Parts: sequence; C-alpha cells; structure tokens
Amino acid sequence: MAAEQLGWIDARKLGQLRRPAGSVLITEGGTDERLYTLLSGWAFRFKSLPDGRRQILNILLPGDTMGVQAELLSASPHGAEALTDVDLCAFRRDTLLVLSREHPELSFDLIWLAALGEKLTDDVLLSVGRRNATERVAMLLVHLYRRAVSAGLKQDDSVPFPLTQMHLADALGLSHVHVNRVLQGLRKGGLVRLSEGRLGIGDLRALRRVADYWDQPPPRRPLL
Amino acid sequence: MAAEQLGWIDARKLGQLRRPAGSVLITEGGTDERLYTLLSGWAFRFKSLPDGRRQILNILLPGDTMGVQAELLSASPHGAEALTDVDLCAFRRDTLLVLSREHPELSFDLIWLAALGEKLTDDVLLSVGRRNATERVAMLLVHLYRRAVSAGLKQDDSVPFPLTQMHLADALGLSHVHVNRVLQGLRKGGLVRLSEGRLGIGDLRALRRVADYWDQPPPRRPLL
DNA sequence: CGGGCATTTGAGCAAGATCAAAATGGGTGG
DNA sequence: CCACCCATTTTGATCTTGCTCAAATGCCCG
Repeated sequence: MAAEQLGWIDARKLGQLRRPAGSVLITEGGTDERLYTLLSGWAFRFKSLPDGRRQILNILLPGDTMGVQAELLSASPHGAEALTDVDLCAFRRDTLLVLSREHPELSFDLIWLAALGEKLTDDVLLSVGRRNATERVAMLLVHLYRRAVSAGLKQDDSVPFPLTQMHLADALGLSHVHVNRVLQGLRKGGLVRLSEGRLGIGDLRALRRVADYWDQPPPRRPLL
Repeated sequence: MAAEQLGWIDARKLGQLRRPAGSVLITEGGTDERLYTLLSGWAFRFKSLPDGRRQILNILLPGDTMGVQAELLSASPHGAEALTDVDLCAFRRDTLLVLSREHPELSFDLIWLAALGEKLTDDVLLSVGRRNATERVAMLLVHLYRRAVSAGLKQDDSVPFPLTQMHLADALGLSHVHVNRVLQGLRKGGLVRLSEGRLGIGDLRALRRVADYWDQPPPRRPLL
C-alpha cells in the first residue's frame, strides 16, 4: 500500500485503545459505535436473544476489523467483547464512506473483505446447522488453530486459547456440559491437547476427518 | 442513480437469462461463476457436506444479487439454485473490480450491500444456533412473509411460497419430518396458513412472540 | 393409469439438554 | 503463606427434543 494511502488512513485514526479482557467493545443494538481494527488480543462478535441465549458469530484475531455493520446500519446488529486484553485502533464513524470517496482504489479491498466475512459466517452456519457436536467442536478447533498459527501465535507446537468451554458452546450452538464431554472424547483419542489456555493439535489429519473439513472440497450433491 | 451510471452498468450486462425452477444457478465450488441479479422468481444459496447434508444459507428474492463471493474468491464457496422459474441479469466476471475503479461513487453501496448480507446470515446463525424448532420455523416464516410483502408479492392476504418442507428443514437445520410436525402445530394454533404454494399469516403478533423476533424492518437498500 | 414428489403419520431411539453438585484452580486480600 | 472466593471444569442422573426409519396418503402430470 502506498505511503499516501497509509498517511490518509492514519489521519482517520481516532486513537489507539487498550481494553481489558472481558470488556464490551461494541454494545449490541448500540447506535454510537466506531470502527475498530484489532491490533493484538482476541475478541468475539455475538448476538443474543431477549431471554439471554447467546450465539457467538465469529472469533476475532489480530488484524480483523469490527464495527463495519455498526457503521453502515443505523444500530449495531451485534455486540463484541474482548476475550483477552486487547489493543484496538479506532477510526472515525464515517471512515468507510469517506474512504470510498477519497480513495476509491481501496474500496475494492473493502468489498473483498466484506465478502470474506460473509463466507466465514456461511461456514459457521453450515457447521451449526448440519454437523453433529463432535464434528462442530473438531471443526472449530482446527479452524482456530489454523488462524492462530497464521497469525504467528504458535509456540512450542501450541497456540494460545483464551476461550472457555462456555464460549465454545455459544459459538457452536451446544450446551457447555456437552462441549465438555465432547472435548474429553477428543482428548482421550489424542486428537487435541487443550489445557491451561493453550491448544495443541495431536492429529490434524484425524481431526479434519472427524470434522469432515477439507478446504478445497468439491462437495457435489448426487443428482438429487 | 444518474443516467450515466445506469448506462455504464448496462454496458457491463452480459445478458438476461431465464432459468426453470430447480436449475443450478451457481455450482458449489465452481470456478467460472458470474455475478447475477435476480429479476424475478425465487432462489436460494446453500453449502453442503461431502455426505450430502445441506444447509440453505439464504433465500433470494427479486432484487437480490448472487455470486459476489464467487467473483471475489477463486472458487464459489456456495451453490445457488432456482426455486421457481427465474429471470436473471448476468454481469461480466470482473464487474465489481472495474466498477470500483470507474465508478467509485457506487462502491460504497456495494460495501453497504455486503454488510447487509452478512447481517442476514448472522441473523440466521442466531436462529439455527440458539432457537428451538418452533421458534425457528416461526421466525423464518415471518421473515419471508415480510420480505415477500415488501417485494410486492402479496395478493389476497397471502404471498407465494415456493419452498418445500425439505427446503425449510435445510434452511433451519432440522429434519423435514420435524418441520412438518411443527408446521401442523402452527396451523392448528391458527398462526399461519400454508398450503398450495402460498403463505398467509394468521396472527402476526403471536407468531413474532413465538419467534422472539423483534427487529425493525431492514433499511432501504441502494443500487438496483 | 402409473410414477415421482411432497406431505403426513407412527413408533422407537438417541443426541444432546437440563439440573444439580462436586472438584479444580487460580487470584486476592489478610 | 494461607484462607477464601469465584469462575471454570467435571461428573452423574434424568429427561426431552428432535432424529431415524418406515410406510401410507395425496397429488400433479404425462
């Protein structure tokens, strides 16, 4: 990216924030939310029902942005919360609009980014709608492991893993008790190591087989 | 939208197609997919697992676009199929890229559109992950009824409804047998009328209460 | 009339939820 | 260093929702 573009983006930056683990980054339904980039730490987006049931939509790692929907729609359709201490880069509310005007050459990247975001939640929807509990857990662990590795977080064959079993449950549409049992099964099978806030994969191939998760799958449905 | 913009868009149009109900509009995993706008009829986007389980991601009504992800990512991460006979407007593969360059003033609308699309699947994810069967069915029926009405499809207090119970099941992460039973319950309660390809709502308020679904109508969309 | 779908019904079953309680394990303040 | 607190994980028991399997019914269309 050219220096000029970086300079422009920098000018739109409202500031850099640090927030402790567990803090609310975006309030669900809030109308005055900003656009953020996650610089360090983990966070997640979620929606909830009036009676408290909650669905985690997405886990956010460094480099991810949040608040695009909040900026474009009138109220934020989801909330976001920090899983660890996080560093955020905050932008002005109208950044997207102004950027699309003043730096059209970047707006294509934003469209691309938005499409990628939708692909991600499409994938999750497939899991939650059609995979069983073991498949879902395996799937999510492989997915997060992969992303954490490519975010450069791997150390000693494992990556940090700040999610509680409750978070896993809310992300997968399961009860936390059941998540616990599934996890024990995977551990016993030597497929994963998950303790003290770190995740290691014992047998990636087997885990992917469990999850039915292959990245370039040519899944073709038999001719009905 | 200015005449110049419309003219430009028109120039990118490859042609207008008619496809019969049940035909494949986008093949899952396909690499040579186009960008389409649905002019008339109903369709849906879906993903499937190697063993044939299928998740419907989204129902498409006239005015909706499909293939954005297919155009931006290297292979289409989802398929799309026609529910009724459809008319499509097809665009060149690189339309988005070129548009963002030549008509930057429109690219913001695309970002906006993409954000709306993600909000939609986020909503579905909440349903599938955290609502029970009755709530899910009620929710989806209200949602589709609303959209069909605002697409001007209402006649005689009901809207066309081309989905089979199998489609509902695949959209909601349920078995079609169970969908059938839930539907009977809603009918018995006088909440919905659903037969012969048409859907009517008996008691909207009650249905929304069942679905725990309170959400103001989606904002007006730009472009097309 | 007959073949293919879609819908419906019934029976049995199982995955996963719920409820309750015990064990673990830091973190904090005394 | 210890005692205590609170969140998280684990275990056990029971129950329910929704699935599976199977078959019947109805329906559209050639």
